[in-house]
Amino acid sequence: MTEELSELLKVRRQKLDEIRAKGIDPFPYRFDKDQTAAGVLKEFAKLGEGEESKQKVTIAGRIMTKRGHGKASFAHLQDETGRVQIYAKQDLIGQDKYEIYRKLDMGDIIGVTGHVFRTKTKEITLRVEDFQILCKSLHPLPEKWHGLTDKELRYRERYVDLMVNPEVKEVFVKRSRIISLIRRTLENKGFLEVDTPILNMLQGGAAAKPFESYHDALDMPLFMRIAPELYLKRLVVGGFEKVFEIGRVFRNEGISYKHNPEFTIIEIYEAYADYNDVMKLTEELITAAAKEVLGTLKIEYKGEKIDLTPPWKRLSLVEALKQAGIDIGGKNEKEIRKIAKLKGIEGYEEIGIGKIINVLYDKFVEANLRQPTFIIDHPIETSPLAKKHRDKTGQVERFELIIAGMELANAFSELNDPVDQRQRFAKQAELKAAGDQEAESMDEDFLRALEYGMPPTGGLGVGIDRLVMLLTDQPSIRDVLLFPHMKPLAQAQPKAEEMGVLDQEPASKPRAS
RNA sequence: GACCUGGUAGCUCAGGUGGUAGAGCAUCUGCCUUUUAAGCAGAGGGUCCUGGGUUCGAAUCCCAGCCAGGUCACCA
Repeated sequence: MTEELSELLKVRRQKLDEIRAKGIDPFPYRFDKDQTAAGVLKEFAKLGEGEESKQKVTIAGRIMTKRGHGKASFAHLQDETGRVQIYAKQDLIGQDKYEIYRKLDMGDIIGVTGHVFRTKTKEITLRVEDFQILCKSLHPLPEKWHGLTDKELRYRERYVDLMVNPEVKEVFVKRSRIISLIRRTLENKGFLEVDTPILNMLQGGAAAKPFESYHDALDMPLFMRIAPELYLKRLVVGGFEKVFEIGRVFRNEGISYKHNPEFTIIEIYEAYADYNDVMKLTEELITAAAKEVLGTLKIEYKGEKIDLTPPWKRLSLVEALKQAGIDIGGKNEKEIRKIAKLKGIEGYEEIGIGKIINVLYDKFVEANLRQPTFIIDHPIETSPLAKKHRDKTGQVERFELIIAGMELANAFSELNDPVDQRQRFAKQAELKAAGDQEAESMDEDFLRALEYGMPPTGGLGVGIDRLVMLLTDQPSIRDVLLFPHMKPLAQAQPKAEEMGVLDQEPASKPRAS
């Protein structure tokens, strides 16, 4: 790479050498600043034109624009809080220093000290009386006017995206606040945050294909978790009555505007609660986040008005299908299969009736639900961890929360009958044997835990990324992930030698201490 | 996985009925001490995504592939 630099990169490296030749460290160790860009704008907002601050301030940041005028020049310095204009002239800092200043590039990080004044054009500006290079930038920034718009580049080089597109930073600040607020709300209600294993021996807690890994020393395969569910329920067995975990899960599936192979989930379990209680909790958590971050419950997503004012509609899956013109109420399996076939659902002959109902629902209901809706009471076949419905046979007490056609949450009255759970796992084992890669593993340890006894429990999982999409009006999950998954560019792929090291037998591998 | 669209200078883009590549910004040189897409004058910068094919000649046409975005499918 280093031998074939473009002209622009060469020029910057030459400047780096020149700076060093002058005895200046282009990468010094620390810097004391006493103000921020936003702070300067705020503190000196009252300065009149031509008026100057009594005190000096020191700020640091990245040079984002430059307008040279011979022996004086303007620039904008950007820090985490925003941008402020700076003005340097040779008279003030001396010829030697000004020569250095003049050669600074956009992208360089500097610290500046001086009084603040207001220019003819009324902009609050720091007059540079001294400055220091804090980091020489060797890579040119994108164009100042159009910026960085290429989506691929924005995702691959998120650091540049964050520098030049302030609204991107805003999304991630909001994301952090949403998560923080949910955490705080739960803690205030007496929930305990916990961490459970990410490397799992078994696949469980959701219908999804896992990523596989391998532990060399133990000589055993491991799965990256697809959900923390089964561990969290063990904790309820152990006596924690209100627990939650916010963490990453990994699902080996396709990528789309609402799917990334790794994503953040929050799972919450509350003993002595059922799914009706959990619906209320869901409303509470999401509306609290919306109020805090947006200040309103009437939001707009992709140009569509969505009203988050609770209570949200509760609609049974059967009823939702009926409203979509698919009436399966009181019908037997044969009749439902016939309806599915009429609706163009083909190739599911050998698949269970529950799955067929799910396909009908996915295809004809979910995408059309725009306002917040709890779809409740799902077929038992596709819900192996949910408790049988107290009234409806063949169904479980489960809900999915749909907003803007996206599933945001999934929850049940948790199955705590160990005998029933064993039967459900057995069914899953059959499916797995028949080639269903998403079926649950038979988890004997989890069954043993249930045999000790788990109180009646309501459980909830919320897709944090999708929630953030909704609350920040971002069209793709990639826009709420700092580093969304991308296929590697050819040059970014691991070198053959590196792969060779990884593939070696553990015995011959030098152990890091 | 299927289909559609795109990939040209560091960035944003134009061009292309086949004749060997352009703009703006950025960069470099000179001038310029209140500008803000600063200005003026000049200069440099390209595997036109990759590989094949057709052709006297391909950035352009054809085929295959890679990467991305979108739609659909799969999928919580």
